[in-house]
Amino acid sequence: MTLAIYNSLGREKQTFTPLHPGMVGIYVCGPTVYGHAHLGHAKSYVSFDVVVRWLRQSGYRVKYVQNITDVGHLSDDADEGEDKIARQARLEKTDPMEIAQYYTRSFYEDMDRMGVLRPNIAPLATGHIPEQIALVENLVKSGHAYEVNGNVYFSVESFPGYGKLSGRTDLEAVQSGARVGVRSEKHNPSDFALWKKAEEGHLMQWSSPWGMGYPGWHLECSAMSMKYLGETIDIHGGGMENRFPHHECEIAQSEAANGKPYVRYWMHNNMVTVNGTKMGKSLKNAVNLKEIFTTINPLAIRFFILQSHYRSPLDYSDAAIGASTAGLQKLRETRQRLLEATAGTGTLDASPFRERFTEAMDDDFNTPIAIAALFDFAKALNAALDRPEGLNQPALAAAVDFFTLAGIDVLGILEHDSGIQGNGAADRKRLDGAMKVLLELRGAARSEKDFATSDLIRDGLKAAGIEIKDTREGASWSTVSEQ
RNA sequence: GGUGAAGUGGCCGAGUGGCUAGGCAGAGGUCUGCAAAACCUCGUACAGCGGUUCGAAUCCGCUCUUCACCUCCA
Repeated sequence: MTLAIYNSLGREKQTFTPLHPGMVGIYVCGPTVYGHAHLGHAKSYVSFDVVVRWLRQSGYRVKYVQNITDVGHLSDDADEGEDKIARQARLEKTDPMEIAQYYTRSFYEDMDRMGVLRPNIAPLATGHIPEQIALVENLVKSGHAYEVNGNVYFSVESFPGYGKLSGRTDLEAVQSGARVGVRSEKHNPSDFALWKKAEEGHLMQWSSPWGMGYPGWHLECSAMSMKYLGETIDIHGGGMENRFPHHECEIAQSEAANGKPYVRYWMHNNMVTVNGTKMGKSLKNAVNLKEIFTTINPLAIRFFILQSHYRSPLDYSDAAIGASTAGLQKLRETRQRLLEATAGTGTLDASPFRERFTEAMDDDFNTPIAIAALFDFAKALNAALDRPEGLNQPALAAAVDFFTLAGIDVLGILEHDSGIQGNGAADRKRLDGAMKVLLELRGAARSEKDFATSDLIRDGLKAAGIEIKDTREGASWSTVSEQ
């Protein structure tokens, strides 16, 4: 069983072999923190969360670096306009640092709710200005960059590999179709800024060999990945829209500076669309996660995302989310039933399902197929539990193992505690006791065919958010999960 | 104009040269006092037109349509 990853550089599935045996260094472009996270962020970070989880599950020691961009993006075009974070600060009548920190916390809050594990290192762009300046100095010294009026540009001509990731090797063509006007001080229209001179009143600026200024957008990822993961990293991930220019420029900077391959495997996740068009912060159709979470369980969003492949576009609609929520509920209930089952004599072999799950994950993280394997297993499991002989102890244990591996550890769509959330064990114990009494009363009423009373109990509990099911082994109860 | 991706049954969404994707919704059935849940059965879909092939939804060509990137964006 070998892991295959689709490498955007070369556009083919390749067998994964890390640079250092047993260890994987992965860098994923993090968010620019000037607004709340939306569904697009969710797709990207849930996808790479599963990538990291699967690598760990496969036995690798994974070092996962995901930056926070808290400086440097401009709002209008390539070289003009206001820094987005500074603009947001102006709108909210505060300063950039507060904006960046507020939305950083908001970002992690949303990711936490979707079960996205925190990266090992989450470096800030503003915390790595010296490293970025050093990289620029290196590039100037080696002739790959030049300074004009306090701005430093990367000379694309000096790096023959420019365009290998995006396929944009014809610089004339790139230029002629570009929507941005050309800045005359560049030697070549395709050259990109490494360091920018701070205009009058620019809020975030630092001193550098070229005067007061701030780093260009592409610089931070190169500088920080180099610092924490070395000159060559195993996997670099990010959204597809960043292939060009961002990732292309990262390659140019890093490889020109180090003379070594920058990234071994490039992974790009596809976009989320709403009614067929891309959702984005700059467009006004972004679906804010905090808003979604008021009506949809965060893990249902996670499940919805993982039901499609990370390289496929995902179209958001209420109907699709609803279908996913129902599907996830089914898996939850099956697992709950499994946990409550008592040992019988029947058997069920989980290994074929487990193998199918593993094969799917090893095939470029094919979560839709992995989920299908889990559903098929749930069906077989339910059928087995429906039989009078039930399942014996080893079969039950193997089933619990598989649910834990697939549903909790790797996909992260199920939780260890699928019962009452947020309450202490003592509360849970009290509720268990009370429910036991109620179920006994109802059972007594039913045996006397006093269905009015038994239905009164059932309906009343349902209104209170607790559902009773009469199974072969007697009545069971569960809380209705919040939708 | 250039660079890529894609069009699958009511909806979402995998996949592949011949062998069941899966989920949701729907129909019938089993079980049940009823219900819920669960289980069983039921859909013969791959944009259109040509071509290659014993055989294509899967390969090739053309056409149509959609999406993304070439400003910032996960």
